[in-house]
Amino acid sequence: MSNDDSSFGATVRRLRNEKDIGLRKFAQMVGMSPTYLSKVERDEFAPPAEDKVRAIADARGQDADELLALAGRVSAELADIIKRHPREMATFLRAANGLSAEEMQRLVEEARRLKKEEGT
Amino acid sequence: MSNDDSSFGATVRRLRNEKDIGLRKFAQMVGMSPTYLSKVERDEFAPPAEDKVRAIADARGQDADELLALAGRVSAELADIIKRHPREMATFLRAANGLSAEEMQRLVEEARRLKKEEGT
DNA sequence: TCGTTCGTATAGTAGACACTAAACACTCGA
DNA sequence: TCGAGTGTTTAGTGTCTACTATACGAACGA
Repeated sequence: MSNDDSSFGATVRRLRNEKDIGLRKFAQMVGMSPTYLSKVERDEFAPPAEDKVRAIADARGQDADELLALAGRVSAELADIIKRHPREMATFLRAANGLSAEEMQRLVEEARRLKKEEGT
Repeated sequence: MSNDDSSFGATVRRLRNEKDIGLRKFAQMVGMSPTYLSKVERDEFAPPAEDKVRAIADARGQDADELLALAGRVSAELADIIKRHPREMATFLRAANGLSAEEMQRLVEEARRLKKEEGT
């Protein structure tokens, strides 16, 4: 679960190779040294900081939250949302843990509905 | 918002003084040096690591998630939940951001209801 | 006034985090 | 065969995190 092809490094390498971008070029695109990127891609170094992970996701049109999760991180933006309502969000996350994507989708819609009602 | 009486440090000091516990004793209770605790309480040092924050919350019967939030942290447990379903949770958190405690409570109940149905 | 307890100031540290530069070995087209 | 490109190895570095030990000055009780 760390050196196979679903690891962060392997994923980045696959993403990069899909478009035949060289290591040096991609490193420049995302703002890091080729050396570092090489090590990161082989999981020899831990995943980089949030901004680099985002840059990688952006460069390849991937979902940033997902790539961040693979990097073992939670975006600062989401952390901030939780910090604003820690008890409520903590309770919710524990309650929602394990629900399927469809069920989560229902809750998202419910949340949006509640929010819209506020503007009434 | 950092040196007033709602800061992490000031909160810990208040919590400690409420029961007239000395700095040295409390430091020992939560497993840190008195020196460090003193600085933390005056916000001269940043809040400690998650386990210490939890120890403080436990020692004074406070909500750990809330104290962690005040410490600018999100518990590793919650981060893990998000990492398991990053897209869904990220979407939800953004959608739910700004809802009131009551509205969040409704979503928690909905989540619990959905989960119960699964066992059917 | 001595001993104890209080909080504080000073000065440091081990270890992790997030990287970088330079040099290297290999391959491949011209 | 050479030079231009590929990825990799070696050997670091500066900054931050999360603390600690020792020593200090003030107050208080016996």
